[in-house]
Amino acid sequence: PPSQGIIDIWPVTAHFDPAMGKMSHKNMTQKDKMTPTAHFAEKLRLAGLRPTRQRVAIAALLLDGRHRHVTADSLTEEITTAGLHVSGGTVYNTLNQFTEAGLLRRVMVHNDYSLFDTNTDHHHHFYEAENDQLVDIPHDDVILAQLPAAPDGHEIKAVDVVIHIQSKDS
Amino acid sequence: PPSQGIIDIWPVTAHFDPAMGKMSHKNMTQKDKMTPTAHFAEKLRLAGLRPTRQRVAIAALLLDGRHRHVTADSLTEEITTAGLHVSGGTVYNTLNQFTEAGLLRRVMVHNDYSLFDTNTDHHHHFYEAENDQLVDIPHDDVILAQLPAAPDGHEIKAVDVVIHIQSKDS
DNA sequence: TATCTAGTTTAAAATCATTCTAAAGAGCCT
DNA sequence: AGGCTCTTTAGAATGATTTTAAACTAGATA
Repeated sequence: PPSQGIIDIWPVTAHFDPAMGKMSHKNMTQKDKMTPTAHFAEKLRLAGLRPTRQRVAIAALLLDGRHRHVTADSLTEEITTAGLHVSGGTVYNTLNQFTEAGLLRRVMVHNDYSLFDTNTDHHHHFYEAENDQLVDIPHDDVILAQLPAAPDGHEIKAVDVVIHIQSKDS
Repeated sequence: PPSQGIIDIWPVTAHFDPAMGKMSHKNMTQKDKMTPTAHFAEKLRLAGLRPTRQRVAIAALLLDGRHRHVTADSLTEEITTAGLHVSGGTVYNTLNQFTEAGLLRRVMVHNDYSLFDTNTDHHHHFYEAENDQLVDIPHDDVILAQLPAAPDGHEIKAVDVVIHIQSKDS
């Protein structure tokens, strides 16, 4: 019998180890033992991306439902930690392709390097420049009562709100 | 006697030629003939910046009250057009110092290069990625009905709203 | 299953905005 | 004018990202 719901709503809470191509957790139900590779491959196909080994591995790391912010660097680190290797160029390409495909969201807060958000739902951000810290703002906490009409011949594609904050004693 | 109000509310409407250090327009009133250098030098001093030749020249170009968006590159071009020369490093330094001093505002819409807004009033932007086009949104056209509280120990420093747009037929 | 081809990955070089450096220059106070 | 510190300068350095050309692979086809 499956253990106490540590792995309940796959793939959100289960942990997929891209190095071995299947779930790394013990005490898995039969269903959990199915390699999630197929799941991410399908996700990529739906997004119009050929599911290559490296794209699937990166998808497994980034698109498992956990919301966080990554950089090309931090992602490379994750990949290494997972016992894999993906060339720098491919990390950048993949990040861009995922973003283009709507699987990631690029967050604009500074010009030093690109930040990507694994949460593509509509939401906004707090940004603390001092520590280069980015924090999600829940969907409903910013209410735009009135938006301007887009200039002639244009339509609104997205509305980004960044609230810059600083520690009170600085 | 002064002519018909072409130059009325200096320095907003008059054009200062930083190359000659005074107004380039003819038909000036006596007051207009005063070199505006002193005006910008004072502005810089108030902002805590030593009014050097290059800072005054750049201030004369950027802080004359006309609202626009510039890049290090476009500013360098303007400087050249004005018959002046300021080293690349200084252009970057000045842009950063002016921003730090609140004389300019940095606008974050992409990671390719920095954009600066000569309008430091509270306002937001439309951004059309396709043509890298930035358009101001009048102050009142975006109303934030509700803002989230800043995280503990923090306070809100600024709220940036960028509305990404695209042409309807693309 | 073997073959083909377009799309991918790779390591390394190239790009490019921005920053840094060390030396020369310029505000500005006395 | 003298002096001290802050600036400017040209050029080198940095660092994220893109490009390159060659090696590889997913997926369709035979």
